[in-house]
Amino acid sequence: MALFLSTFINKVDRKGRVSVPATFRAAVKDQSFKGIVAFRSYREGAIEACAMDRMERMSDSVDALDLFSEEQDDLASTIFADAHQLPIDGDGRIILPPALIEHAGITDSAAFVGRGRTFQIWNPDAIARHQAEARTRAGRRGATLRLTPDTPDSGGT
Amino acid sequence: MALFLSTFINKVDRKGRVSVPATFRAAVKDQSFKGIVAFRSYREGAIEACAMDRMERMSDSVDALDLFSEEQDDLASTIFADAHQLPIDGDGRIILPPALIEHAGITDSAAFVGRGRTFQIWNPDAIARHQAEARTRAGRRGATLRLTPDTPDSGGT
DNA sequence: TTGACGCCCATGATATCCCATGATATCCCA
DNA sequence: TGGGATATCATGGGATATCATGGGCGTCAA
Repeated sequence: MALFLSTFINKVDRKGRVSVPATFRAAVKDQSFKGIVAFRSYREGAIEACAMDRMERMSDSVDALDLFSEEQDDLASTIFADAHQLPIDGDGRIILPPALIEHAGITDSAAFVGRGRTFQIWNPDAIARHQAEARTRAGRRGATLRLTPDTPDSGGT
Repeated sequence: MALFLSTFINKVDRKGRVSVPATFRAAVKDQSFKGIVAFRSYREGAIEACAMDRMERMSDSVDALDLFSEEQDDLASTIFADAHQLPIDGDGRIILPPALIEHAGITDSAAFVGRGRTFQIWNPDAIARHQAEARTRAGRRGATLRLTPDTPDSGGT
């Protein structure tokens, strides 16, 4: 699957619709579910989003835990119960549910922020502040990244 | 099979009927049994529910335990003996059996809570409390979930 | 007879589909 | 390489379908 890259700011119309950036749409167009899955970020006032295949992988990972255990229960409640399937309409738009709108403090426009295999949706003002802070932190800490081996299937579908 | 995602609160009418959320119905519509299977959660005041294929998988998993062991016996009686097959009517509704209604403390509305390959049905007030606690626990624990390798068949059934 | 249950239809709200428009970006050809 | 033609994209509005929900009526069994 293609990566979600770059940041796009799109308008939210009075019916609550927002255009998903064309490159993001292209990244999900050959999935079983032609849309995105969105849920509230645990750590920030943002909406986390990804394609359905990633949710299926998460489901399989949760299934690998003991059924009915507290850990399995907490993860399932926190992740899947809060996730929203947002179908993309014929014009490439989604409707953000009220719960997500409120969590992210979105009003008349939304920022789509690529994060590789996932992306986030922010209030445009909030993301500007957040990105500046993240850049500062990364720089001060001297953040580094070691690439994992380039196995044939590491890209995933 | 599609995943059960998000949380929906639907009314229970005076005949005891509840609409199953449309996306949940879509997730079971191409099963041999066009309905859901429900049983009492033994850890919580909730109703566990899933599609028939999942019950078959659970049956296989229980079979893998030692025959005639106490554990196998307990699981078999707790899950399978207590399971109800609930057919979905022409308008997408089910009728919750009294035993399940009572166990979950459901009165005039029911919360359908997605959990990936399964879902739960709760009293709306109870699930709100439970989710808040689960979120806190998951956050404190670090809400970590390591994705299992993306094998070709990981999408599973 | 009296509930319980299955099936059918009515309704309001909401979301989906379809079409139109202007702006930007892309392509093609000289 | 430049400039005009074309496609793509984000955005707006109106018509239509879907969904959740309520009620009616017939059937079957206790």
